[in-house]
Formats: sequence, C-alpha cells, structure tokens
Amino acid sequence: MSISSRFAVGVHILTLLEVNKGGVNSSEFIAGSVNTNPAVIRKIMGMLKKSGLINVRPGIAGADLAKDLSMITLLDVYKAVNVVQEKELFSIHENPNPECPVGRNIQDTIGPLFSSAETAMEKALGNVTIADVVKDISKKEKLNTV
Amino acid sequence: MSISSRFAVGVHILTLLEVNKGGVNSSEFIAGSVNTNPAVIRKIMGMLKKSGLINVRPGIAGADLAKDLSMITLLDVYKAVNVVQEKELFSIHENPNPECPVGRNIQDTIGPLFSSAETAMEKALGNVTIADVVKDISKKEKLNTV
DNA sequence: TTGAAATGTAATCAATTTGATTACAAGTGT
DNA sequence: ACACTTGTAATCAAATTGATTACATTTCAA
Repeated sequence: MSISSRFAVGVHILTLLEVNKGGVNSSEFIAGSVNTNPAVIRKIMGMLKKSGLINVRPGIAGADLAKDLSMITLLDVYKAVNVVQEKELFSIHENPNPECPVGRNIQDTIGPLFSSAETAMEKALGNVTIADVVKDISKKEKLNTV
Repeated sequence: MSISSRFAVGVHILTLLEVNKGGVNSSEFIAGSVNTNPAVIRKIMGMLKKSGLINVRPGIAGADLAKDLSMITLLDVYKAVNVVQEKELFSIHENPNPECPVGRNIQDTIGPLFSSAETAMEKALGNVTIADVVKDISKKEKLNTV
C-alpha cells in the first residue's frame, strides 16, 4: 500500500500558492493545476488551514500561505493532511496468541522498532521545506525555457 | 493508510521459527501463534521462501530459517513480503496540468524527496535483525518469569 | 437587499486493497 | 494406499481512496 496522494497534493497546493501568489488561488484554479475536483482541493485546504499553514476564508476566493515558505516543511504538510496516524505507519497484527512466548511479546517488541523507522522517515521530511520545492521547480523551469 | 500487517506477521514467523526451532513449525502451528488462518501464513511463508529467508518444502511439515538470525534484517523481511513497491511508499497524483509550471514539474521535484524519506525509513529497518527481535523477546520473557 | 461566486462539508459511488476463508491439487512419508 | 502438509487460486466482507454531486453558509458588489 502507498500513502495517500493527499500528501503530494498538499505539497502541490502550497507550492502553487507561492508560485501564483499574484493571482487568485481559488479551489477551482488549484484543481485545474492538480487535475482533480475542486471539492477534493477544498477538503485538503481545510486540513492545511486547520494546521495553520494557509489562510482561507468562506466566501472569499483564494488562499495564501500563513507562514514563510522556508518555515513550512514537508513534515508539516504530512502531518496536516493526516495520511498516516501517529505511530501507525506500520500496522501490527492484533490478538497474537498470549500463550505463546512470541505471540505475547511480539507487539511490544516490534512496536518501538517500527516507530524508529517511522521517525527516521519523518525526520527526512522535516529537512525539506516548501521553499526548497519552489526553488527546484524554478530551476527546472529555467532549464526548460532556455 | 498503514503498511500491511503482512510485514509484522513476517517478522513474527521468522522469530517463531527461531524460538521454536526444536518443534515442528507447520503453517497451522504458526497460525495459532499469530492468530490467523494457516493459508495466510503459507502465503507469507511463500514470499519469505522466495526471498531465501526460510526453507519450506511441499508435503513436509515445518519450516526453518535459511540464514543466520543475525543476517536477516527487518528490511529483508519488508522487501520479501512486498508491502510497498519500490519507490512507492508515497503515492503522487497523476496527470497534473502540464500547462502549469507547478503541474508540469511537481512529480519530478517531489519524487526524489519522497524517495529520500523512504530510504531513510528503510535504512532504519536495515539496522535491526531478527536476532535483535529474539533477544528482546527473551529479555521480556525472563522479566515476566521472575 | 438581491444575487453571483466561493468556501465548508456531507453523502454517495466505483475501484482497490486487505485479511479471512474455503477448496483442492500436488508432494511426502509411513 | 492413506493421512498430512504445502502451494495456490478463488471468493468475500470490510475498509480506504479519490471523484463527484449537492447544498448550506459566507462574502461582496451591483
């Protein structure tokens, strides 16, 4: 299984808010860039808003970043869109046999190990910001334009 | 979404093969410890076998480890049970708008970033072996027995 | 103040995945 | 020959995803 593309879309949205900050970033406009339904965008924007990453208001078209580009990490987005619940990247089978030495301990033993791996992944996400994403896209655009 | 418990069950199986290496580790016995259906165990064992982690033969009851405990990492198990396809821990939305600067570059930009995070996670899994798991369970058992 | 336009949010739907279950062919040893 | 086990496919309910539709609520301008 893969982690929901809601995460990638969240990054897309934030990036677009910056790149198109001169224009009106309505859910419909963003949906056109992402290529999905405006309602999907609004749902994700609601999550980004709830986490304090963007400003959006009912009735008013458009949204913008609530923080500096360089202060928003991919981890912030990842957490915001709830693609994985805390400590649940890896699921562990429930109700193993308590009468078996392995069964009665396996959960407590691998739980922390799985958490460490999950944390390592999150740490990597925390080292990248939306500013980095915008910068990379700018670089790619310049190369394509030459 | 969470990664399939097939991974956790895979670790459980390998651990049990060691802890109960004196006995006959049939799919039925293992299923009793994991608390699931024998067919589920056989399917996972088939994957572990295909990756060279265990020995199992048709018609012959039981299985055993094909390598030294300390030479089997959680990453080996993770790869063996196919819970996540290569470079696909994070899914990225398809068909973003090619007429938008963000849309036409977002995939190539976040792809490598997501891969790095995925690799960080895998590296953490690679640092732990089944021997470590067995050792931890032994420790817990001794504490419980006192 | 009326109406157009946008956000917020819920409900529904098809597609996909998971784990459980059943069934049975094929291999093995007594 | 027979009992037992593995290998494997098919089926099924439950859960999740993303798309879609619908509509209440909010805002602002005419």
